[in-house]
Amino acid sequence: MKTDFAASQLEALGKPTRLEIFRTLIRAGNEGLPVGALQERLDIAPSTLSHHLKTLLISGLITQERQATTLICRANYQSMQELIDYLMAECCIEGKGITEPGCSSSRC
Amino acid sequence: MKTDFAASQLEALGKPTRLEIFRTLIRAGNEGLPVGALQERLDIAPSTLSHHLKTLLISGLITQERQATTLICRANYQSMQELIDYLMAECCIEGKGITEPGCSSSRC
DNA sequence: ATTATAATTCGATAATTCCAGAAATACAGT
DNA sequence: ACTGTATTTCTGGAATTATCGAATTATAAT
Repeated sequence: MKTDFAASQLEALGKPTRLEIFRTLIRAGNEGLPVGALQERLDIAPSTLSHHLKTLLISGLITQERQATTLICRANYQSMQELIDYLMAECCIEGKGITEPGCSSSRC
Repeated sequence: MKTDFAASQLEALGKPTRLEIFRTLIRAGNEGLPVGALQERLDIAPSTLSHHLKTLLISGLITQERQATTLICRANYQSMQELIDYLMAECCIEGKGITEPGCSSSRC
C-alpha cells in the first residue's frame, strides 16, 4: 500500500463527523444504511453529509449501491483491514529482536 | 474512547509526511530514534519536522525522552492498538447476526 | 564564560479544508 | 408530463494547516 493512499484514508477518518459516519456504517454491518438514514441519525446538513460520504467513497473506505432513489452506504471492511495491516506491517523491523512491550503485531 | 480523541489521532496520521514519520518510528521499535536521525532520513526541514512531531506527541501516538541534547522519539504501541480497537469495537453490532464478509473483527 | 550541537519557536505565506444554503439532478410513481 | 423524494453539485467565506527560513532556547563539554 502506498503512503499517500493510506494517509488519505486516515485523513478521511480524521474528522469527528466522518469518523461517526464511518463507525455508524461499521455498526450497521452488511445491510448498510441509506444516506437519508445517516442524515437523520447524525443530524448533518444533507450537502455536508454528501461531501463527507464522497470523501469516504473516494478513499475506498465505504461503498455505495443504488436502490431506486435511495443510496445504500456500507463500510468496506476489507479496505479497513488492509489499512490497519499497513500501519503495523513493518513493526519493529529495525529493532534488536527483543519483544516490544505494548506492540501487538504478530511480528513482535 | 471518545470520538474526538480518536479522530485527532487519525488526523495526525492522515498526512503523508506525518504517516512516514510515524511508520519510521514503528519500524524503529523501542530503541526509538532521535529527532535529528528522523530529519536526516526523511529530509524534512527541522522546523517542519518539529511541528509534525508535536502534533503526533499531543495526539499521544508517540513519546519523547530527553537524553542530554538529543530527544529520542518512540511510537506509542499501546495507543496505536487502542485506536485500532476503537475502529472495530462495535463492528456489525446492528447486523442480523450473519457473518460479515471481509470483516475480520473477532465479533464477526 | 564560551562554544557547539540539538531542537523548538516565531513569523509569514500559500494552500487546503470545513461547512451550509441554494440550485440542480436522478429516479419512481401517478 | 408532473410531482415528490433523495441526493449531489455549485459557490464562497471562514478557519485551519503545511511549510520554510531565521532567530531562539536547552543542554553539555571545554
